[in-house]
Amino acid sequence: MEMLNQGLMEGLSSSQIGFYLNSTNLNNYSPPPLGTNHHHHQQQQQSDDLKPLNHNHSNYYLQSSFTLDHVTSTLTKAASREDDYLSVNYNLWSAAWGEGTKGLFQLGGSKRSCNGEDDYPNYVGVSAVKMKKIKGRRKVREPRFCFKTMSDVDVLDDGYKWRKYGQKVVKNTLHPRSYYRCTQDNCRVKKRVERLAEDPRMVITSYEGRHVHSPSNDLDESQGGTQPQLNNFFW
DNA sequence: CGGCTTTGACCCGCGC
DNA sequence: GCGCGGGTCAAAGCCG
Repeated sequence: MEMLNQGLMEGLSSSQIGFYLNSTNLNNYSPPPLGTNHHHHQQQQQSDDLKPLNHNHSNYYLQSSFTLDHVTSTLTKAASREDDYLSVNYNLWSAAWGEGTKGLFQLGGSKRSCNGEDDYPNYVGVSAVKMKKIKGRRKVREPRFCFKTMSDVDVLDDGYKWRKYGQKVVKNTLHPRSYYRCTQDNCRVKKRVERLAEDPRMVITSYEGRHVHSPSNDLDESQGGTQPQLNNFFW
């Protein structure tokens, strides 16, 4: 559980991370309590983690301390719900503030506002879950989300093993985009890594799909006949 | 030799 | 229909 935070959130403490969500078109989304399906996790808060910040603007924020897998599992559910019920595109942005940082970050669309002193110190943002409905047909799309991290390394350690299967230059960008697939057979999760054009210090990591297994840490604890932990890390 | 990356080709959806 | 942009394939290369 710790390695993720090491890889993704340098400068942030692993458990004390606050999020501020601003969803652009996420009008009717009422996220499930984060503690719902987390049997293994002890003492989750029930519904205080994610609640509307502003009903009119459909902003959501996550408060109190939680780890990234809380956020990502929530985003996964959100993505599924959007695909199943609403079928609208939406952007879901969030950002984290590190310790010692006063202001909240707020991301909406392309413009960014921040009432903190300086821009993203120890920035970690979760952003843009876009589910597209395919032409009338109710096609089940794999849940997707991505997040930004300020990082020197492109490929962040998320506990899973990936094999690169492609690289593309994206238009109007200096940096290429890399395509990865989960190496576990029967697992079709894909991952894209690229650098933000406007700010190459930021790495954008996108995930698509749901792992059917636990992270392939050597000697993980998932033995004992339990089902794969879907709320682990990202999926 | 096995697993992974590299890299041009191929493919496909979309806008004009 | 055509071309462009982006996603994937797969052969070849790299490395332990």
